[in-house]
Amino acid sequence: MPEGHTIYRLAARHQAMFAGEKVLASSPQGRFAEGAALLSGAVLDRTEAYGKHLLHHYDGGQALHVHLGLYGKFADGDGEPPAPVGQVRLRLTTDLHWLDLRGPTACELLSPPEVEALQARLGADPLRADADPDEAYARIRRSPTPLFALLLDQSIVAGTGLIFVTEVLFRAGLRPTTPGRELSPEGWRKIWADLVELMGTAVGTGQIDTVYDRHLPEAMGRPPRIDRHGGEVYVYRRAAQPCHVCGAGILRADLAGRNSYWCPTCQPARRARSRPKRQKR
DNA sequence: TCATTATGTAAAA
DNA sequence: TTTACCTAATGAT
Repeated sequence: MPEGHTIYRLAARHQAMFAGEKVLASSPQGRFAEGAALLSGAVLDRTEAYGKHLLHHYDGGQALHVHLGLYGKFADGDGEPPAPVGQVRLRLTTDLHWLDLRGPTACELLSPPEVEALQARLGADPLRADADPDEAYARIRRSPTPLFALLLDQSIVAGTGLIFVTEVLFRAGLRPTTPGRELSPEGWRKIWADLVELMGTAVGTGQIDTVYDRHLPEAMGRPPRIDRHGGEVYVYRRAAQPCHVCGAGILRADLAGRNSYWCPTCQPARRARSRPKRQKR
């Protein structure tokens, strides 16, 4: 259940395990039997993460493309692999290491043009040096769609998931429903810089931490949060709990088919306007 | 032991 | 906008 930083860590891990090695591939579950047969015996050149997509580039030009989706998972180890338990879509082995993949949304072999097409449909990835945040902002600023949905749209920003988007909107003081066209250039600069920083840190630590030092449990005298993803956050999955900054109850609502969370005080509905409310009727 | 939930996406309607 | 995907962890019973 990954956001972009998880895929970057997997890419680095798989590269360390298998790069330069001849890899044996199989599909104990059977659903990737054909692809595994084609792949088996190839030498891994390098791995790459692009957004939430993982690529293994093999000699001969073919690439293994994996997208974990909501519940895909990798497991790995040294030496002899264990007998497959459950639905193992793909198993890779060398003399030294083994790797199992379960439950992915995508596990397929791609030709070089197909890899290009994949990358062409992805937006700016905050973890990549070749990202173009200006292009992303050009899409955002002309859209009436809520920022929450725009920042989750992988064709605009790649690698962002629910936690990063939810938290970055809190840090920017913007409600998730704010239309893209209301995002100022300064607002976008703040959001992009936050994504680069927070996602970069998460690649190093393996968890998502979004809370400024001054609001950490030690600084505030509150108990630390133990959550599945392991990090300290402001609003993600904190519905009805007090805001770390102002104490107001965190709110939750369905938005674009996902759970969105925000603080009613720290993320005001909109800028205070001098224009009086229009009277109906 | 069963039901629900989950850091996601694509296809169907 | 809704449904399906199809795994594992968590929470309820």
